[in-house]
Amino acid sequence: MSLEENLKDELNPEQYRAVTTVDGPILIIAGAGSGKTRVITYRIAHMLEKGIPQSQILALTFTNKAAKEMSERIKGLTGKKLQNLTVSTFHAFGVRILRQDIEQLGFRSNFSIYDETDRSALIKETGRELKFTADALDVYKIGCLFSDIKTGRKNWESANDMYRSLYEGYQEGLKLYNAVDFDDLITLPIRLFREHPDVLARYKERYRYLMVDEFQDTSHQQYEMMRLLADRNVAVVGDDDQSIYSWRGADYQNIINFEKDFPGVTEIRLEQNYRSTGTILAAANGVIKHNTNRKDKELWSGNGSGRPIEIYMPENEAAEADFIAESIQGICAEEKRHYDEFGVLMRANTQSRPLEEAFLENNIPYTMSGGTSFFERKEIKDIISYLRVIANHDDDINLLRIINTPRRGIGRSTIESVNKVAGTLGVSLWEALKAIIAAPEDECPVSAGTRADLEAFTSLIEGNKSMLGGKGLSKKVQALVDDINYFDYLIGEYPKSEKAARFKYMNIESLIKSMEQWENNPEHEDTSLYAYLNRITLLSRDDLDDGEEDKGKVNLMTVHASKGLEFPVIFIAGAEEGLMPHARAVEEGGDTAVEEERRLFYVAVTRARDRLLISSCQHRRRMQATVECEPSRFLDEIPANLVKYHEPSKEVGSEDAHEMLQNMLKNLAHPRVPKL
DNA sequence: CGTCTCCAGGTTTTT
DNA sequence: CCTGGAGACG
Repeated sequence: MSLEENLKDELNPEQYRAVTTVDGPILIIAGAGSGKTRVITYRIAHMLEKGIPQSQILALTFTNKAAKEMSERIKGLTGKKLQNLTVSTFHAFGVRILRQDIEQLGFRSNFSIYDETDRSALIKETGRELKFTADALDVYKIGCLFSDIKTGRKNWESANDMYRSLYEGYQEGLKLYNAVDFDDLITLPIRLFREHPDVLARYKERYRYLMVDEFQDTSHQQYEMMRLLADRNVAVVGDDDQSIYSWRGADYQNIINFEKDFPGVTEIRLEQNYRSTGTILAAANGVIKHNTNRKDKELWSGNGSGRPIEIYMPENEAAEADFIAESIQGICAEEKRHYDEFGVLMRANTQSRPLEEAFLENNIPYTMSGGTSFFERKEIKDIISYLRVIANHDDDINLLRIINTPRRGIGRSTIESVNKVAGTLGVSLWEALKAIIAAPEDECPVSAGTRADLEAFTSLIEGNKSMLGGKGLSKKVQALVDDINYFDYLIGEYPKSEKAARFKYMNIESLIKSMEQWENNPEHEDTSLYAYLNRITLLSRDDLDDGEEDKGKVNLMTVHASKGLEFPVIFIAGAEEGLMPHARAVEEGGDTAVEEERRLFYVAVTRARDRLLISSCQHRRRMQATVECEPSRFLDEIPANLVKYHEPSKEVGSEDAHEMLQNMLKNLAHPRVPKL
């Protein structure tokens, strides 16, 4: 077979060993740009060639994007249909397990999955019932606390005990509404495996070969899930220098645990970088070596040294955006590059606005990945909430969202009385609604008119039952959207801007369009509403469109979202103290946080193949005020001989750069010019 | 009792 | 800018 013959030619010796070591535990430390994805995909292809059945292989990733890319590349490599190969995110895999076996934990298999918005709503709801005061109810913080508790990062001894009852109420709510949150997608399968060894045995029986990508970003829970499933044929691939998710529970100490838990690990290091110029690599190495707690390694490259790294110091974020847009135009013309060869990276989503404006102004097509997830947009959530309630009537949180959206005369006090009934009967709101509707006139807690409104609502939901039975989902959803007059509702909601309303309606149309594509894809056998809902809660916007649309466009994204990607030209926007490293992170996490921020910067730098341009604004709008900014400390960590500094207008040679920077710093420390 | 209007506040990163 | 909440109004 040609693939086998080619392996030795296509791979360096370490890569070859990583690909062909199929039995036993193996730890692959893969530096940035060392051909990690290549190794993983070749490894799976090689296993398939060797006759290992698809169904025995389980590859776990962190993002849907990575999962999708991986299976596509394997498909391309083998030319096979991969119907039985499991390439999935940890969370999606959790959903799969729960869909099968959650009944053993007392949930029903049509459970809803609550995202952050739903979680906040449930916390708020529970808090109100338990009479928490408004200022004790910081739902964002409490949500984080609950997540820490649930995943074992905190316990009640060390945490604020006053939220304990709230947590219990929250958990009861989930159970009553037949819903699970994101953390449950990992912790419930673990519980299932522990409490029901027969279930675990079934999965172990099936999956004989495990592979985990981005291993440095596994949380303890995810590691535990992997450990339970794995026998000995488990390959993990990671790079401690690219661990950037500790705030989400990732702990690259798992690399050390792995060596302990799986005796006889083969360790392979991939340190040859195929991606970047020598200059870019030297810069990356220079930065990352300031971290104390890391496996010592140095990437090297056979590529030429390339152009110096350019650092610009624009006046403010608008100037920065103009500079980036104009540079893109310039480089496109000069070097005959296409727009899709550019990546513009930022620390926070809030930085995107001026950049997007500049791109629009300069007629530069762009795509932005990440950002508020498509499925978190209000209008999308509304429609999805309908679908959720149709699939799972007991989902109170989603029911509350839509019961009066669009307005149908069911206001606060009506909901309060329904809630009361639900409380006394110990049932979900839906059951309470049914009880109220069925109650005899004199025992009914609401007026006859209100009761009619409630009944109209329940029959609307029940009237869409046919959605459950596969076939033609998108058409039915379109009919529902028409039926509830959602467009008119939007027009009414945004009286000042019909454009906004139309934009939102467009989003709904693209939702329905994507639904149609999904159900017409022959690879998707189960096109029921359940299947659809289980899938989409875990998706973000970039998973929606099919890649074709992104051709020829500049890629705007957060550094986090850029992990695993590469672009010939990279811009890093906002390399300032307070943003990189982010002030909030430093505040909360101290030195460890700075190290993580440094890794983040390292990830950003190593995305670049040929050219790297970094900008650091002198001023930036934060909230209402304009504040002075200092250049990021990470810029000083790049060896000075690799860098060419630019002032807003005139260029300077690298000899003068250091002195100039010092002067700038001095000026920033003692500004002579009053703020505008 | 429901709806409308105005006002304040604001998320670093994602499944 | 946009969302969500509080309070006034019909």
